[in-house]
Amino acid sequence: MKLVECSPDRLNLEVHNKSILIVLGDCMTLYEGRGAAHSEYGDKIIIIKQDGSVIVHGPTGFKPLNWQPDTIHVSFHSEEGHLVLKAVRGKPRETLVVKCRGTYGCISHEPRSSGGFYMYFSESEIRDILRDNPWMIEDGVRITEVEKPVQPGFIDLYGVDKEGRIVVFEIKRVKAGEEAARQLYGYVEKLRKSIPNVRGVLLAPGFTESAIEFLQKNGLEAKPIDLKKLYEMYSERVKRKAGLSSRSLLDYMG
Amino acid sequence: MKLVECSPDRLNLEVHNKSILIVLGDCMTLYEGRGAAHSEYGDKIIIIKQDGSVIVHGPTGFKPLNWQPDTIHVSFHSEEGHLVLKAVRGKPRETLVVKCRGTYGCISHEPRSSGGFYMYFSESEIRDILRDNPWMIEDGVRITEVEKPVQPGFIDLYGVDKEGRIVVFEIKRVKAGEEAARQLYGYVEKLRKSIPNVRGVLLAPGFTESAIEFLQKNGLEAKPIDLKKLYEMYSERVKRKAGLSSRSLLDYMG
DNA sequence: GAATTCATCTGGAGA
DNA sequence: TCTCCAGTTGAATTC
Repeated sequence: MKLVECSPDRLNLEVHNKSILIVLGDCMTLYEGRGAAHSEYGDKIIIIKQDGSVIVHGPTGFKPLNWQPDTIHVSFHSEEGHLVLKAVRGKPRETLVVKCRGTYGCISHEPRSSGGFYMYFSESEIRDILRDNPWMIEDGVRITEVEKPVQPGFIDLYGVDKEGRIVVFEIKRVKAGEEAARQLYGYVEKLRKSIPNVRGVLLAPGFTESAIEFLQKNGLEAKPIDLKKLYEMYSERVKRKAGLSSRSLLDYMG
Repeated sequence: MKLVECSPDRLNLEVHNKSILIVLGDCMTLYEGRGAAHSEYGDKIIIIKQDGSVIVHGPTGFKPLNWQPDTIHVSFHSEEGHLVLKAVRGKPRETLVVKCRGTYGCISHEPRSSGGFYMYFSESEIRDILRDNPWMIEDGVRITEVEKPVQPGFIDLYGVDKEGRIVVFEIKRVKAGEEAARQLYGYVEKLRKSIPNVRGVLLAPGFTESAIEFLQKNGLEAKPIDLKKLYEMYSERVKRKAGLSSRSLLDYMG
């Protein structure tokens, strides 16, 4: 990591060399593309990564003020002695301009290693656990298809209950609202054209009142899933994959 | 902006002083909370802002690898001589730990000005244009309510057409899929309990095939909106508010 | 605090 | 490429 001169030429060189660049300055931003936005002069952190991603942060908040993910062009130039960054995206056509009234400093870093990233406890993992342990959903149900395509979308789990009725399961890893219920209804509706008597079951750790109402009104079911129990079942798998202790996850769940 | 020693004590001091802190290092991350994730050792950019927001970026990509928006606790300590950052969120309870095998440098900056941020061309702007110019939607329609609350949600525009029928308008600023159509249907369905003969119209710059099908099947309508025309109408207001030329926006739309 | 919806949503998978 | 959907979605707004 090194401090570099905050001049357009030097910064363009660093960008060209695929270094990570961080600029701290008193800047304003202009964005035009799918939307349009601008920010007034104020302290900003500008990050330009190897792949041309540009991110502009203000002094507070988790979200960037402006960004540009897939740039086809990133360059600095000078306007009236002030540093200006222009970042252009190709598709969709979008332009981000950052004008710096002053700069506090510029840092460049040649990245060495990236390292993998792994996410757990996604909806697809919950789906796989339930697929392998259908008794956790209800007694006697048999899962016959996973991610069954319908038009449009995918049915998370598809199976037959102990009385031989077809069941469609829609899984949510967070509390389910009416939108999730509508999604399930869409799938069930499509199947009912060809298969009468289809059951639709929404599986989630919780449900909003309006979700419950919608489900009842449309002859669908809500079944709460116990995330803690799911992970008790699968703590070994979680540990193996993540090298994480599953204990703290369980603490959170409880 | 100043380079600071990458020691836990020094970094804790900077965090305590509400400085913006940037750490570049060879780090791994662990996150546990609503989900769980980990990343292997590799180059990371850690940003800690005034308000305690923590953001961890890898060498590529627009999205952070890990983050923590509303921390109740952020602190550095040392483990076997290595710098470790722990950031805890209160509700929901989530923990992020970043371990640095090595550090490339630490930067601290006392922010001076934040600068206001304005955003336009959001869905609400489109809604306001159409409210003020209902002729752009259809001949003779009169808008009587904006953001009319229903249970659950809000009807973007609510009015009466030239034949006296109640119309519900749902606006999307991007191409509308079946989900948007279902959303509209939900509103219409609720109104039909008390008002028969309600029209439902989806306004968007485009529609997916399945959205069109759903609308037709349920007696609803799709009306394309011309973003370019909307901008023409609105350019004066935009100019006044933002001090931007609206020309380039129009170029993009065309 | 809970619920709902928008977002320059992003990113990924599948056809 | 389009379409659909998950996301540690976040953030604003409303009740």
